[in-house]
Amino acid sequence: MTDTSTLLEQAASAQDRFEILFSTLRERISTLIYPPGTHLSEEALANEFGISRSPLRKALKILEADGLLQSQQGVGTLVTEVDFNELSQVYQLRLELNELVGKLEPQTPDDRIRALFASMRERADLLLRQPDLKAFSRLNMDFFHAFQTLTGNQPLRDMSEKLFYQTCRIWLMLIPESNFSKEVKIMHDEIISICDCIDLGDVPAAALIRRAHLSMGYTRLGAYAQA
Amino acid sequence: MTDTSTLLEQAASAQDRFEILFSTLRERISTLIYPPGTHLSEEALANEFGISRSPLRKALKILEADGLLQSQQGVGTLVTEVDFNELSQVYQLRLELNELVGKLEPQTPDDRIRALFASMRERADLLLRQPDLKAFSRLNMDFFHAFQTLTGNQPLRDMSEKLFYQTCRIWLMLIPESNFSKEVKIMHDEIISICDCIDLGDVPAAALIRRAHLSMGYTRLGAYAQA
DNA sequence: TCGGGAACAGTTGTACACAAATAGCCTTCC
DNA sequence: GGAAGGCTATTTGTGTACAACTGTTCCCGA
Repeated sequence: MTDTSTLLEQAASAQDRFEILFSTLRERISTLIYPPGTHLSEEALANEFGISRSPLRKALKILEADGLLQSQQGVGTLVTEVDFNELSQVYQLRLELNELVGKLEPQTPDDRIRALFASMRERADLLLRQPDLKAFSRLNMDFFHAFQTLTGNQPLRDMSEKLFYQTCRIWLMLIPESNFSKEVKIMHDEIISICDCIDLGDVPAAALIRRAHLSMGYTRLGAYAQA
Repeated sequence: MTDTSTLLEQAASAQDRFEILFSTLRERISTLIYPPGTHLSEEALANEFGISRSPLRKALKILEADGLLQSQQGVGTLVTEVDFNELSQVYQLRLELNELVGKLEPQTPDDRIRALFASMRERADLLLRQPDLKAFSRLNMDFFHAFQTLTGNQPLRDMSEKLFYQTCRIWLMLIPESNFSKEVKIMHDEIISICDCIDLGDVPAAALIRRAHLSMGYTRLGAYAQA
């Protein structure tokens, strides 16, 4: 029995239960609790969550469609491998989509958005003082979601989210331990810069900065991948 | 027993069967064989295809994730409604993605691509001489897929395809019969123009023309929607 | 000793029975 | 007459047993 299984019991509708399953598994994959190549057993997972294979399989099928899993009859369900060269296409597209956040229905920051980014700034400061891999990964995800709220274009948000979860694992895999504190500083600077844009109410500027940092991040990733 | 059910029997692997189911249902939805609001019964479909509900439900779940269906326990599985105002966000994004086809890994047209577009040109000419709604719809889809081959960026192709199938139904619903032959001429001109670009080997130009026609099409759609 | 083949263990895919939930209808009571 | 509540038919969601498939291992024969 895990936390997730109790959540599942409380969930009201089937759709809620699906969301819990899906996001739980996706988080485990993207935080490398399930590293690439991991063999996931449907039966074992169903037992852990206290449900049958049927609802679980729905979540697994969507994760497969999103490129995070790969199932084959007789073999099993495997977490997909991440290869820098294959993911470069995803990165190229993410660069462009991030710029579109500032072009397609940019949202004028209201109090809720400002508060959201203020909390991001606090967490970035905290991470800088106490570097931690798990907190780094979590902030990376949460800041992504915060940034997504800056566009009102829902399809753009959906597409960006899928692409994000296809690429975010690679950071945790490729960053050398010796460079971790340097990467923390870089992420901190990016978040501070973008929060400043939000404070000014300039979303397109935030999008450009985000794109620039993504581009630089991609370049650094390439160097890490070669090493 | 339908054509699809015999195809399913011949299919070698489970994945092949899934693909057949998925594309069959998607085509029925996007060609308005199943108009928006249609009640799809899992049991009826399973009987028609000669399979059980289990494999069918996988295909339905993916179609739901793609925004073409909506399922609710106790109610049923409904084909989603299409609303011009809601789809305008999708169209805005499609405009940008089409331009990216010319920017991200544009493929130098080889013999296979040239032959593909040559056949498109022939079909456009044929359609102009014999206007037909079904042929119009089919050519619209096939030309979309042909255009997608012009970029080597696979994630871009996947995203564009999903967005395309979210919007292509609306044409068949909104074009007034009195304007059908005019729309046929416009599509013919677009295909000819883009084929000329391909003959010259200029993919970015083809992408710009495609984007321009998408934009004009969106404007005309808006007029049709108001009427 | 090496090679091939068959049996086996383990996995996902499929079929089917039942549970849960909803909408519409009907009854009943105010 | 109207409204509220329950009943029922129909639908999707879930659990479970079995089929199909794959990789491995072990045994037998050359």
